[in-house]
Amino acid sequence: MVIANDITDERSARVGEATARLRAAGRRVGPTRMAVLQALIGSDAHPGAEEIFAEARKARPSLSRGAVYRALDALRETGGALELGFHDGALSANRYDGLRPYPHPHFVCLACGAIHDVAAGGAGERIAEEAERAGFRVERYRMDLYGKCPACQPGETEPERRRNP
Amino acid sequence: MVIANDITDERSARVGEATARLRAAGRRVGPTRMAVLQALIGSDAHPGAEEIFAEARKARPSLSRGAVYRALDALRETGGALELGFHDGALSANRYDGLRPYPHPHFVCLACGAIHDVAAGGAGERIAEEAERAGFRVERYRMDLYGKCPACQPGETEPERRRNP
DNA sequence: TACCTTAGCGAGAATGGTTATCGCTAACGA
DNA sequence: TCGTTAGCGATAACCATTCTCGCTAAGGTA
Repeated sequence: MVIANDITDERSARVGEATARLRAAGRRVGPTRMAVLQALIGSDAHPGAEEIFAEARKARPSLSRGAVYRALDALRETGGALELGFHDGALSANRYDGLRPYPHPHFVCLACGAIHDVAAGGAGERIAEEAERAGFRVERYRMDLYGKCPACQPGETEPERRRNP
Repeated sequence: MVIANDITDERSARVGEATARLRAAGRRVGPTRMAVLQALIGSDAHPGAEEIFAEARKARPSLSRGAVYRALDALRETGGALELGFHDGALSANRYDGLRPYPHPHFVCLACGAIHDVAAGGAGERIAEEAERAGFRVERYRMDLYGKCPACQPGETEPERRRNP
């Protein structure tokens, strides 16, 4: 897991963007939120609140869980982070995406729990159009695929140490 | 909300199908599960566990919450019900679909909380193919649209009593 | 730079949906 | 009809998240 002090240019640009958004919305940015933000953006694994808490605590040992949730809320509200609730089987807590804070499809590996970004291909937009035709006004959408990631397909048949049988 | 004793033919067929699946899997079907099943299938509103509990309790006052969750689990495991976790903003608990217990897109109204089925149009399959091409093995998918249902679009601009601002 | 206002903080309790535990009961095969 | 045991009701436990409260410090202002 990559962290604060060896953050890449792209990541630090994202940190700057997110803090700018916070300030533009009149929200304050202190060391606590910076620690949370860098822990979030320093990871490409779609981390959960607990992982972000553990990571950010390295930089700020006094950090509390509540502050993490408040910071993530503030980021979500200002468009600096995407919240992903996975409560239908595979995973049981929210995950966050600070690198691509806009709706895009995800692939969830049922074997190892990893979450990967998937190329959209405009499918979401197409189905949204269909719904609009039926009278619904679509503001955003959510698409998740479940299965096995390449790393968890050793042979063809044997099932892995699954999280959800 | 429609219930047990004035259930339509289609619904009672679904009840029969679900109980058959339970028995085929070696699970038992007593009055408790029947009450849960009929409460689930008697509703087209994608009810939550609490609503199912309240509804089924009318037919079986001694029913406990635990039994509802166990029955819903048994139904899900045998393919008699589809579990929908909506934990990313709009709703905060599982919902269940006993009428169409197979993956299909849903529209969630951010104003009134209603959940509607949406025509798929093969978009899910297309995006799944794209993921397969990238090496992922897709077993199932999930697609949810968020916005406003026709009933919650009075004028063009004024926002409703939203559940999530 | 010092001061002020108040958003945000840490600590810990509370919440709420869901799951686990346990002794008892009844579904269903023999 | 009987025996096995899955399922039941009741309740405690669980766990991610939210709330509360008194204190602190971010950032605007003088």
